[in-house]
Amino acid sequence: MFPYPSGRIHMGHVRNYTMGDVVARYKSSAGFSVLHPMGWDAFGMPAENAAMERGGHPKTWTYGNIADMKAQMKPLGLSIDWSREFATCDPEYYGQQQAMFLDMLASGLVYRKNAVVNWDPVDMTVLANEQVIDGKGWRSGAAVERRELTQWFFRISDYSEDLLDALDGLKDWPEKVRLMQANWIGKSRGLQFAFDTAGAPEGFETLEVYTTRPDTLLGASFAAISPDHPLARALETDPKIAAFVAEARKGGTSAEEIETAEKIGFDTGIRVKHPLNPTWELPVWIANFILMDYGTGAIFGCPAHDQRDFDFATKYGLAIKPVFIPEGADESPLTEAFTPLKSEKVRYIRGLSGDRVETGEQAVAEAIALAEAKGFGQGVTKFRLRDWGISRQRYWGCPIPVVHCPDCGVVPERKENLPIRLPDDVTFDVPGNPLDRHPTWRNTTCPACGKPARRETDTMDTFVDSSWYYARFTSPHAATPTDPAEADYWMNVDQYIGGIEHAILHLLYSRFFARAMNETGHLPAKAREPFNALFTQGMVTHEIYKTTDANGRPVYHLPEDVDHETATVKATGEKVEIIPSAKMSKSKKNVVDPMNIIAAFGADTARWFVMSDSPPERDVEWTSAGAEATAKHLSQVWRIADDIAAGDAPANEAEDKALARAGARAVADVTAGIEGFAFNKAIAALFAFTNALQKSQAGTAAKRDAAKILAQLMSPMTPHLAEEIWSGLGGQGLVARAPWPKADPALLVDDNVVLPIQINGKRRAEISVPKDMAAAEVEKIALANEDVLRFLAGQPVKKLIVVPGRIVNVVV
RNA sequence: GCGGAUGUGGCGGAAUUGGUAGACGCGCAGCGUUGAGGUCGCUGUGGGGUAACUCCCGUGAAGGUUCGAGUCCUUUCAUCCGCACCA
Repeated sequence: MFPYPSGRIHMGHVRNYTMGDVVARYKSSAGFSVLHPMGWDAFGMPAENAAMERGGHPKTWTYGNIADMKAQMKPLGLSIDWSREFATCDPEYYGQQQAMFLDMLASGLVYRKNAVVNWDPVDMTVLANEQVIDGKGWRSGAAVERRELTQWFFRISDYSEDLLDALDGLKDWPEKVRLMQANWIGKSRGLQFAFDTAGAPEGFETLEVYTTRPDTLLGASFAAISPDHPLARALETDPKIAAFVAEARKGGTSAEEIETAEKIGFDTGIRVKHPLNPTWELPVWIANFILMDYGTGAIFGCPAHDQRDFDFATKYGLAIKPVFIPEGADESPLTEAFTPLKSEKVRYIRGLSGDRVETGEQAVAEAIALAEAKGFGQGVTKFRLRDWGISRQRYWGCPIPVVHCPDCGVVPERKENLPIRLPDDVTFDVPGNPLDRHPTWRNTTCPACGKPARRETDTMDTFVDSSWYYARFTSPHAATPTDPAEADYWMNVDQYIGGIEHAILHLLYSRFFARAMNETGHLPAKAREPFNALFTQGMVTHEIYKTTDANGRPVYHLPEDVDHETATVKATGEKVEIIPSAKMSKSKKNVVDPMNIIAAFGADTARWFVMSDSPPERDVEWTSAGAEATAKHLSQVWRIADDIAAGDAPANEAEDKALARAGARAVADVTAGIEGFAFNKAIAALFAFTNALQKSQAGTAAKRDAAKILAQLMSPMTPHLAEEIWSGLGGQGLVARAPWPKADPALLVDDNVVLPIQINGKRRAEISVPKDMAAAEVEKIALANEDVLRFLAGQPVKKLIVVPGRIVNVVV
């Protein structure tokens, strides 16, 4: 586990860590060596924000938070190996990260290029996407601009094909995560070709465009380039174009913002010649919705079959000519773009191969073949995945270990100088990167020529920190990034548990990093794909209690401040509006502090509750009623065990056997539940077993055995209670060390099964038959059944379906 | 805008993956225990109908495939999450 040290644990943590702990304890009982560590993803903006808002140093804030959170985790009873604990802001850790950066630089996995950032012109600082709200800086309120900076990049896009293909091998990853990653990598087959231009500045005689829909080439009505396209730059000498480009660069860099912003364009006056008909000229526009990072930063617009192009063409009065129409329809004016799936058959009326009905896929392949035959373009495979920009203009991160020398240029630091430590004497009273304005830190000497030089003042994206921590856990204090023998012994991660929010970025970056670490000698080849099994857990949610103040603004109330019987605020008696459950968040005050739950009910109640009811991949709703019910159940278990410990009932053969069967069933169901990450089902099985035990008339000896099995089966979820019960019943040693129970298969099978009998698909009767009775025999009994005869009322049976051990269906 | 998911009683959810819909828990109701309340124990609890009966309806909505659909297919509605500088 590798949380961000915010300072307080919340129910989401409790649920996440309990899941990990249940698996760790179960696997350990089942005889495995388990590495179950905890560390801290400790760099990042919140520490700097805290320093800006409340003073103090990010380091003090972060290590203080780590100590607080650790203290809150301890009472949860997690079986964590704290000897492996580390934080990414420990120089020992980030120094090794710098060493890897240098190895990756030497292997050509790192390079520099320009990239666009959110720039706040008032605070003179780079903003994260989350700091851009409605296109404005969150502190200054100034309109944000897109601006270019030289930044460091990892060549993750070189691995696009590998990262995509290897997804197929990740059998124990959720299908949806693999699909999301595949879409993110975004492999596409398309046509790249060059338009000949007319009226363009020197050096722009052609304009390269990339399209995944070359079949719509005859529906082209314009060409468009990104405001960041070199041609747009070249045209900025025209003040009107410069003004437009400045306008188009307004707003943030996030895909959502770019794609939902109002589409604006500017006709450059330049024309391009259609590759299939040089006399047909298309205007070249600069448009704000074209991304420089994808394809060539230039497109041809086919408004009939792309909604963005359609909106753009409608706004600027450009032609909208359909290339294909639905099969069996006639051409008619479009009110929106017609964009069927490429696998769907449509009728091409302006296709490159004449009038015919075919799928988009076929037409695209033909178009590429045609372009290649005519020599104006070639088929190209492109990926949506961009290289990973890691430069951050911030203090609280891992310094990038390079030096800028006036003579030698960009020079890597020497490994013996690592770690390049962050200076402690920094202030946050002025915007911008404290490293950049530090009086001395950036002054150094060039590792190559020894002359004065200056340090890189950018730090690394915190995603870098979290891309290899799992490897570091195998040897947390090694003098190299990893210890090969330890990495080889422990890797891969058998079970990774995280939130679905990590489905794409973190997990993709980690997969890339493991490959890069393998290539630089820090991980064995088997760990190139580092996580064997992935589980994405849901959130913990809670109802929201809202009132409205005199100005009509919402006021939120903590659950403990609300009287739930009357739905009023305890202090004022005001009626609250109850808003359905949502993710627990401080701003909505729908939070339950795990510390309060532990104080009121104990850690086992918190652990049991977050594992019960909801399947772990789904959200779980925290309710006070549920927490109380859990506490009641656990004390009932305690009472039952206590009674049994004091009992002396004689053996009762039938009852003893029935209880043993219930125990075997519970062992099988709980084991299957934990193995299958269905903790809610494991808990349901434990409820059922507890009820059976409570009602059982078995002798004390049999009950004692059953209660010990109950303690063992509960121990991964409620370790404290389980130990108490175990020792009260005379169990040897710790229940945590006892080997996991096995179910006797003979006790799991019932001799008789109840078969429902359907008549025309509706259940009308049931019969009890021996488990392996032959189908012909079952048929006879079924057809002789009174209820069946009554319903058949003499009608002839048309068909009889017998599914052995399941169901009988009589069709009349 | 693009991508991913979810939808079953009053509530959280289960359904061996196409074979008895509602396991288990909460809540609610009745009874018992108690001076009373709580705890605890027992019983009941999808909706409708009926004196009663496996009588009818029912898994967001509409259609379809099948002996049989919560599960598969098509269309549709609603809600939630991610979108590359939050972690």
